[in-house]
Amino acid sequence: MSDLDDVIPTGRRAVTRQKILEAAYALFTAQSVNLVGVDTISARSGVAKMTLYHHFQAKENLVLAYLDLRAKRWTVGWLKAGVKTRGATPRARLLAIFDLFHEWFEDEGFEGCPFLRIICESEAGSPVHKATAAKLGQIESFAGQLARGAGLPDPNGLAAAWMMLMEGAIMSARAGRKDAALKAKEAAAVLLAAWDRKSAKTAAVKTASIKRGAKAVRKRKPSR
Amino acid sequence: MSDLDDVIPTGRRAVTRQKILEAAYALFTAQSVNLVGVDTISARSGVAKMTLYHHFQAKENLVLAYLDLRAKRWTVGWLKAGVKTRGATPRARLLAIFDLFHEWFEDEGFEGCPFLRIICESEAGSPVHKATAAKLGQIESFAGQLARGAGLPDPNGLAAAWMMLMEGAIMSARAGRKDAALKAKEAAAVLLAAWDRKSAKTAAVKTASIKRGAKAVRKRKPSR
DNA sequence: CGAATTTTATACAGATCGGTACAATTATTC
DNA sequence: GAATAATTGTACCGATCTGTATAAAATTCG
Repeated sequence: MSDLDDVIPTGRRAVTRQKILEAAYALFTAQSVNLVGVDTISARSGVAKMTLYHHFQAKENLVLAYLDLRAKRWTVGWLKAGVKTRGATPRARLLAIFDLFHEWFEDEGFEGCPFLRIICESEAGSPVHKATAAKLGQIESFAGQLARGAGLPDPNGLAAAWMMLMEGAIMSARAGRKDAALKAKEAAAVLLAAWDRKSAKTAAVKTASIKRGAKAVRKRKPSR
Repeated sequence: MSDLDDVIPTGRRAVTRQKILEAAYALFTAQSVNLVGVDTISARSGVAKMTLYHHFQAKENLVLAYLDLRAKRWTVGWLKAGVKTRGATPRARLLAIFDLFHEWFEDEGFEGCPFLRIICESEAGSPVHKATAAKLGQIESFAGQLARGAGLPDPNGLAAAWMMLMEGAIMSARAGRKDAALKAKEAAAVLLAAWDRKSAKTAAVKTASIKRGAKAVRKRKPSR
């Protein structure tokens, strides 16, 4: 037994920790992080509350561990893997994201995206907020890889747009639109077909014109 | 004095009610509805808590009143009005939405969109959730009017896509992307230019193919 | 077996939440 | 000025929250 025996967690301590994390995963995925109490996690996991605080010193650490697990299971194990089996080319895989979303939204247990929920309800500069933003960035990077693999111009720009369509589809679905993924895929298909006729230079010019226009017309600060 | 004298609120009661609502507006706009307590609203408004409960029997009613006021001020007084002054044609106005968003996101007090926050954190079938979804639908209808005014095909489809880009831009900005509105406008411009070459029939065909594809490849239910 | 580690139950601290009881005070209105 | 309506302060209820103190019980392992 070397000093690295904890890399493969088979001990009692690791099992207990996993039970806590599994309960937190189910609860945090279904409900708001702020609405799930530590006592609920303790009860659901069958692990005493004291033990829970022995493993995670504060609830925040449990949330951070949840974010890692969610990214591993959802982003990698579900989104990336699912897209790979549904599309042969990077282009097809970009569009297949919305097929996966459609099934996700139709799931009876769909309660929106935990990442977006946490982005909404956590304080702007907090560790949880930063960690969640990083998980979202990981998803956008994935879209960027596909765009680059498809040989598209300005792949980062397309990834940003794709990300917004994904986020918007999730929010619309959460707001009750059952066809959000279908509508998003339609728009995504149109956007993708047109993106080829877009050069990186065009993007820069457009950005500049936006900035000039915004500054020129500004009159007064409205109510936000 | 007729029995309709309360349509123009000048009485003491109406003034008090407005003070409460103004405090709630500022607080609910800046922070989460669940994190703002009734005591805080009472303190900020300078109105006793008992009086607050005389006007609004429960906090939920105050939230519902806030949603109406927010829609009146933000959707109508800021978004619709701002877009009108910045664009002469419906097409220009559609794109001008993202210019407004850019200024919004740059505002120091930007804390995301209250509508989206409430959609995230309220229960799916609750009155607050439904009312908020209706306010979002109002915004989408506005985009649909512009699309129809621009003579675009499938204006409702474009409105849905536009709404998702708007929602996604807000979420991305909240997650830290300062250029979210610029990236959204780039994508929106590309999408808009390509939307002309899209017929309503194409949309129906694409939707059907999505449904077939999703059902055919389905293997197992993943972790949501 | 015996010792170290881990988990357990209970009870509680301190804070915040939405909502209410009560009695007194203030302002309006005829 | 008197009757009515509206607002006030304070204290409280019961429930919830994160986190802890304590000491016993269960498990692992040399």
